[in-house]
Order: sequence, then structure tokens, then C-alpha cells
Amino acid sequence: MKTSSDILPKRFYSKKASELAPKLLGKIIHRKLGKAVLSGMITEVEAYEGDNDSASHACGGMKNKNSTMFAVGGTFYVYFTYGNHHCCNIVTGKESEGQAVLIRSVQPLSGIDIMSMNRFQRSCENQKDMINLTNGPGKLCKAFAITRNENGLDLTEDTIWITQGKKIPAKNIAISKRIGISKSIDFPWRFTIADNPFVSRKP
DNA sequence: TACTAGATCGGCT
DNA sequence: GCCGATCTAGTAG
Repeated sequence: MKTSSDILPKRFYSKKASELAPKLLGKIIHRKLGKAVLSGMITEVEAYEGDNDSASHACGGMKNKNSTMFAVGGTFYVYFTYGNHHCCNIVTGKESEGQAVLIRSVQPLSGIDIMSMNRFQRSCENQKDMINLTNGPGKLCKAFAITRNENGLDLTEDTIWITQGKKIPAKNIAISKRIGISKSIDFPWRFTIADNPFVSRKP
């Protein structure tokens, strides 16, 4: 069991989104749910910056919907899209910069039965179910029971927090173009752990 | 296995 | 109205 000293400090999040994103790979995200704690290793992320990034929610300035994205680095930003999907982001940089890293996939580590019930209303039966549990932004939010109620949380507090986890060597990080957007699609700001099956799509 | 379309709803035009 | 940082089921090959 991790201790609180492993929680990544606020200053860890003070970098630009595109610099921080690869460093988040291999980190462990934890989410307290009642008496249980769900956790998973981050395997896939995408960076979204404010300026020069027309795909970012922050592009065009602060609005009601995206105001959390302009919070200080280390804040959790959750938004709702396509009718029934939530996506979760980690805000980076300084306050009012509007940068964030989208978490696209994690590898389930603990609380797997609870995640599976959240998503399938049944237990995982095989490896395929395990992968399908959290290999996409909407999927992992459902498995972790993340909704807009969690928007704006501080990632150094004890509801949702991130710990050091495993260090991923640079050569095991695959870089590719972002997925699922129609603007600024050429930015190489998608980072995945090479050879890890828990990603939404191979680069 | 690969591609296509429908679901579904909050916020912006 | 329309569109979206998605997912799933369905059809074709």
C-alpha cells in the first residue's frame, strides 16, 4: 500500500502539457470510492495546450464550461461529451494558462471487480474484458466512476491522487498524433507506453 | 478484422 | 439547431 509521501507534489504539474504528458506514463492514479480504492497505471495520454492548439477546450479563452482547465496545475478537469461520456484531464502549468493532459487509458491494478461492475454490471471474465475495461477516455471514467462531480478536485488531496509508480524509459514511450479530434490533428502530442496492451489504439 | 453509422445531451451559435 | 478530446453494434470482406 502506498503512503501519502508518494503523492506527486504540486510542483510536478508546473510544466507545459506537452512536456508533462510523457512523464505521466507509468504513474498510478488512485480514486477513493466509499471504503474501496481503485487504482491503475497510466498507459496513454494526450497533451492539450491553450495557445496554438485549436483542438483544446482552452482555445478561445475561459468560459463557464472550461474554467477548470485554467486552474493551477495538479487540478482534475472532467468534462462531458457525446451525450454519455466523461473524459478526465490533469491540469498542468500555472494558473490561467489553460493547459491539460487528457488521460486516455490506464492499466487496472486494484479494485478491478468494482471497476468491472461500474462498466459491465458484472465481473471481468478474461484478459479481453480487462483490457476493454479502461482502454479509452470514456471507458476509464466509467470504470473509475468519474463524473462532473469530480471536476475541479485537487490531485494532492485524498479523493483522487497520483503516485510515482513505475519509471518508463524514454525508449519505451511511443509518440503519435492525437485521436478523435478534427482540428490541429498534426500535433504529435499523444504518448503511449510501447508494447503495453492497455491502450486505445496502437500508434 | 475494418469500416460505418447511431446513440445521446449540454453548451454554444 | 448543431456539434463534439467517444463507444458500441452492426455489416461487409
